[in-house]
Amino acid sequence: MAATDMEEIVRLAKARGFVFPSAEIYGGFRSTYDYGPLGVLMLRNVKDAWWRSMVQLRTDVVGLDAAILSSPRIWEASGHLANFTDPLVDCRSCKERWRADHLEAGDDGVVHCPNCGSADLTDARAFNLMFKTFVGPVEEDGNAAYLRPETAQGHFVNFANVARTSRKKPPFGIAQIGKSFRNEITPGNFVFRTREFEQMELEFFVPPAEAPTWFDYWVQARFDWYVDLGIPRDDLRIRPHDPDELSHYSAGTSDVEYRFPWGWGELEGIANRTDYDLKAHAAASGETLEYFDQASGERYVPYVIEPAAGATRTMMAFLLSAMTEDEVGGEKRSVLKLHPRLAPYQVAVLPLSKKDTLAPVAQRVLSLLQPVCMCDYDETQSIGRRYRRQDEIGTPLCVTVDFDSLDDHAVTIRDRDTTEQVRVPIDALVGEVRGRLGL
RNA sequence: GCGGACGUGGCUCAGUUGGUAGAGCAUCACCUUGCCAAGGUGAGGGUCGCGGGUUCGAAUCCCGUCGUCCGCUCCA
Repeated sequence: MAATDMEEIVRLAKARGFVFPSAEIYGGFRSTYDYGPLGVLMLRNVKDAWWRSMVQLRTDVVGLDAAILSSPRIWEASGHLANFTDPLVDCRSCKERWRADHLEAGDDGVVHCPNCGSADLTDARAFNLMFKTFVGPVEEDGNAAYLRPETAQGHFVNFANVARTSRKKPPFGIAQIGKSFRNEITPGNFVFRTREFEQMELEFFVPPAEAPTWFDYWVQARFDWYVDLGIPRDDLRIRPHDPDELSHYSAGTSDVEYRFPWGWGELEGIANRTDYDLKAHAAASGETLEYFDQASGERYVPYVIEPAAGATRTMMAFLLSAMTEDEVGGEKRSVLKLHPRLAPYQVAVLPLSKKDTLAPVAQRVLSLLQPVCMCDYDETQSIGRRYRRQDEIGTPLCVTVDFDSLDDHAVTIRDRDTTEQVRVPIDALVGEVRGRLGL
């Protein structure tokens, strides 16, 4: 793990079409990235893997896709308009910048720079991290709107609608994947912190007394998810927040952190948001946001356990963990050892020769596999070079059609991790591929 | 936003005291009957981040701007 890993991943991302800096032909646009042909596949796979574990494999979670453009009343009620700001001061002497709310006055009653001790500080300037825009043709405050800085408020304002229509009872959750926007003062570290980013958030509503138990459950479940998809346990840790770093809505937060090349960084935060949000929206809207338990006759506002993950930085962590180099026959090769569920392509179909005689068979093999998984097709240059290309982008399996295939109706499956090859009848190919991918 | 370094074809770089851009790799085409990249021949691709200034003339000098990297801050 070194800075070179970071350079290497940025290079790979751009060279192979995972991630491009946005607006490159205009000199770039800071903090925005575009996901290319391979990146969009992998990012989708990350989100699908999350959705699968959160929604598909459970009966106590349902999905939601709420609007990005949202009413200011939501953010007034949630506290983001008031609290989602960082008041900052600059030291005119040593040029360091500090959060005003982290500085304390000294014995003389004056605030000094913690670095150089100077009292020559600028006034605190508030940065609201929300992007503001206007709905309709006229820019006036009466029609202000905000791009959501988190998807979560969509879960809360739809709580009653979802609970009624899905007939779910606490403990139950609402899952949502989507873009959020924060006007970060300093984006950076590639796609780790960008102003436009994608979140995967679960809001899990529970009886208040069960909140601590569910909090522990979700911290462990989320940690395991990353491990199951290939991140080494040693490169992950759970870090509970100190009380003084908690968000305005949180009664307790633990982060799942990954060992990035520059140090530990957050992939996901699991927060106990208590009944803060539902109560805030109930008070602001005048709606009742409670659950009435018929069995016990109790009426209560559920507590919320929120595992909130960043999709794009999670994709980056998977890429970093997957990058390896090994040797075959004394030749170095770089291999992206991605979990089959995350790899952009699961299979590459490679006719040994570009000769016309192989094309019909290769096409038939391709059309057998395309309904099963994402397939690449490549008939240019030497077979060895094509294997290396697929290794570099993490394709788990290559299926090679050769001249023997014309007679024995079989093809060769070559494994990314072992480079071993096995001969498989075309009739049995789909089953064999499914089995090997474990999908 | 502040301080420091940087910005030449997709990538890595060369470009002499300012005279109007080169190489390797990559890509594409054809050849190679070929199973773990870097054989042969040929081709495409750069108004030197962008804008302005100095100059007869700038990739080379000056200013601005955009972007990248490092530090301050960040909490998906």
